[in-house]
This record gives sequence, structure tokens and C-alpha cells, in this order.
Amino acid sequence: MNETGLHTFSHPSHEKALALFETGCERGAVISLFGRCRVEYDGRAASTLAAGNRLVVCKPDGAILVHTDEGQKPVNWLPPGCTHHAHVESDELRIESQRSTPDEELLIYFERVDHAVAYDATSASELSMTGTEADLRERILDDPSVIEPGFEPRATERETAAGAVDIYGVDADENAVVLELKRRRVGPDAVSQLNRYVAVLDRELHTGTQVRGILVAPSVTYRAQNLLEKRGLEFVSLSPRFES
Amino acid sequence: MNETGLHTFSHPSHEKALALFETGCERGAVISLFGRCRVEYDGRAASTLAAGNRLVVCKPDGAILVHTDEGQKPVNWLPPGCTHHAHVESDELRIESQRSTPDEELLIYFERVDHAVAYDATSASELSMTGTEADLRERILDDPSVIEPGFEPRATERETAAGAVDIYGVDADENAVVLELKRRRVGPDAVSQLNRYVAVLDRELHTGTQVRGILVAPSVTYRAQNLLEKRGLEFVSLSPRFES
DNA sequence: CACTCTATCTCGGCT
DNA sequence: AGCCGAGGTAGAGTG
Repeated sequence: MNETGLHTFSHPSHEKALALFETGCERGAVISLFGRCRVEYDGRAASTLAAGNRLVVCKPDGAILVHTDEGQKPVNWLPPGCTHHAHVESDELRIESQRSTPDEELLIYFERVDHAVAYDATSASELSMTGTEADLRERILDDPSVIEPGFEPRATERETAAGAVDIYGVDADENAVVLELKRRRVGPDAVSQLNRYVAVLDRELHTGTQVRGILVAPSVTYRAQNLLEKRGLEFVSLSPRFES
Repeated sequence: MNETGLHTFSHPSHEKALALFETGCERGAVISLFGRCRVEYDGRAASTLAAGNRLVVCKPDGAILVHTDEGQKPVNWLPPGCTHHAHVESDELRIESQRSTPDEELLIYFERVDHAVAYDATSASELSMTGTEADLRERILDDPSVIEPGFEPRATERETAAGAVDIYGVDADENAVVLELKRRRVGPDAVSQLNRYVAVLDRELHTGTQVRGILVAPSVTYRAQNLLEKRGLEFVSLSPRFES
């Protein structure tokens, strides 16, 4: 232990690893256990993982992750809000985590702990992100001509019977226009969604002229392209603004 | 280093941590770095994370994760298949990971490494799971009467113009029946999907009688319930079998 | 390789 | 608190 809140053991006995786990949890540290263990999960689904060398990370908010040597996703996990209990039994260090709503349980049985770390990590209070769908909306509202000359936004999140439309406006000839925004390449589902908005607004507005529907995204899939044409909808290629 | 493939340093110099990182990567180990760092991401979106105490995990398949003290999800990450480069610059240990399609980049700058671990983890070859949609299908095929007396499955994954139908069969009166299976509570989208199948099969089969559509899931949302009634579709409550 | 679909999705916003 | 929809979705399966 020292000023940075670090506590480690190499090849600890189960008792020493247990002590590190418990004092670390109390302190609010992130616990990392490297060792050979098997894992059982029971809850929304059920799974069993045969023994192997894993990395188990246990966070003070109650989240627990079991990582193997591959994949970005943990092979087993429980979300934040779980309670952990550890004890030594049958020559194993057993970590048992549970939560309710829904009831689920993760059992991690270490036959051997190779290394144990308790570390005081800090939160991510200052993560800032750009390049989202909100950025795409801002980009259009800042300069509506990126859609087409004369386009004029009238409302965002305009409510319809089919849900809220991203941007509602009019074109140079005062025809109603519905924009559906997607921050990345889109498939046929987005086209269907746009089509529902157009159909609903056609009915709700009952102006003589057809409501125009424009899908705004960086690109579309081949099938989405086909569907757009079949439905008489339009497409404008536009990406979210990336601020640095 | 020892027979379990473990290599650790507490409070290493940047050079020592760099050496551990590079030899560990070559060896195919999982590298864990505990220390104070800032993180920048640029790719599908863009983000900056101010300096703080983090856990950085770097896997031999190219995945890299940055964990804070909270959340199940890493605060920053890159998926498997990335290439990592590490070097010391401006009194920082800099880990720079990149990939293409899409182009993205994760920059992790350690001003201080508190602890470093290289560990030979093993894969999850033997994860077995139950309680999936496949289990639900098996449960129905084992005993079709759980749907209704007289129901008789004729095909699974039967192809239609709207995609593959989960289970296709006939009822006691030889009417065509389409089952759409979901392992958990479903919303209106599943009803729409089922409706497309029924509509398409009505046309493809052009039998005199209406094709029946049954949604099979543990439960449905309120709006899905409404939509089912509006479309003349049916619902059977059934959960996947959990084997232990 | 590109595209599509599912998920023990996770996460956040809203009713 | 539960429900619903989006995601830097991830990961698997398929043409």
C-alpha cells in the first residue's frame, strides 16, 4: 500500500488473496485477480466456463468482469449494483456475486490465484464526446443548405402518430419535408421508419402536395437504396461534424 | 516470470513498463497497466478523457480496454484486430492503438504507471450456454402441444420473401401457422416482423384460409399487445428451458 | 469481404 | 421502478 492506493500479491495463498479482496472492497478499490478459475452463471441465461487462466475485475460499484485472452467483451459478467461475497472452501477461493431484478448469480472458483491487485481508480467525470447524432442535427440546423438550397427547418423532434421526427421543415417551394438522421451507414430499417413518418404526416397534414422524406446519413446499404427508390424517398449523404 | 506465465512490476519506470509491454505482447500475454493516464479516441466518434487512475487491458487478439472504477463497459476501447505501438515520449508512456475499416485510433498517455502485469490467459473454448432462443425452439419441437393441442411443426427456418420463419407448421385443422420466437419480452418490432411473414405466406401459399401468426415469448409490451390485436395475430407465453 | 441480425446486449431517457 | 429505444453497439452467421 502507498499513496497511490496500490496493493498487490504474487502467488498469494487463498487466505492472502481473500484478505486483499475484502480490504480492497471496503476501501472502494478495483480488484483484479489473475489465476486459474472456473465460472458459473445463472440468471437471464445460464452458462458454465471450464477452468482456465482468467483475469477477474471487480469494481466498487458492484460490476464484475471475467476476461479471457480474447474478445473485447468479458466472457462472463454482472452489471453494476451487485453484491460480492468471497470465501475459501474446498481448497478454492470462491467469489460469489448476486443481484436481483432480475435474479442472477455469478460464481467464480479459483483453484489458484497467480496475482492479485487492489487499485484505487478514479471516475470518468470528464469524458467528452463528439460525432453523435446530436452533432449531425446541429450541423444541419447551423446550415440547412447542406440538405439542399432553400431548405428551412421548422421543428426538431416534431411529434407524429408514428413517433418523433428528427427534423421537420419545408423546401424552397414550401413543401413539407421530413428528415430522418442517422450518424452512420444505414440499412432498410431506417428507410421503413422514414416511410412511416411520411405516410403519417401525409395523412395528418392532408395538404394537396406529397410530403417529402429525406434520409440523412453518411451512406446507405444497397438494399436500403433500393427501398428508398421504391418508396419515392430521397437520400442526402452527410456525416456528423467531428470537433477536436 | 514463472511456469504460469506471470510477469509483474510495481512502480516501474516508463522504460521498464515499456519492456514488459513489448515482451508481453510478443509472448501473447494479456497486459494490464494500472496508472494515471489520459485517453484520446478518434474514429467513429471522438472523445477525450482527462487524466485519472485507470486500468488498461491489452489482449493478444488486439483488443484494448480502458476501465475506470465504475461501469461494466470500458470508458474507452478498441475491438480485436488492432495493432498497438508503445514508446516513451515527453516523460509519458504512450500506448497508441489503431485499426482500419473503419479508421480509428486510441491514444493512452501514462504520466505514471503504478503497476504492470503480463499474464498468459487461456481462451474460453468451453463456454456452454442454455436459455437461448435455440433452447426455446427445442422446447417447442420436443413438445409442440406447448403452443396448442394439435399443433404440428413442419419446418424450421423456412425461407420466405420476408426472410426465414422460425417455425412453420399446421394446426389441428391443417391451417398454416407461423411461429416467431423470442427468448425475452418483446416490443412492437417483433409483431411487425411476424406480420410480414404472415402477409408474405398468405400470398405465397394462396390457400383459401388465412395463415395464423403466433408470437412466442415470455411476455409482450403493452404496445405490442395492441398491435397484435390490430393485426389479428396471436400470442403464446413461453420461456426458454433452463437446463442446469 | 461486406452485410445482416441477434444479444445474459448495455445504457440512458422517459412514462 | 419499469418500459422503450439507441449504440463508437459487439459478435456471429451468411451470401
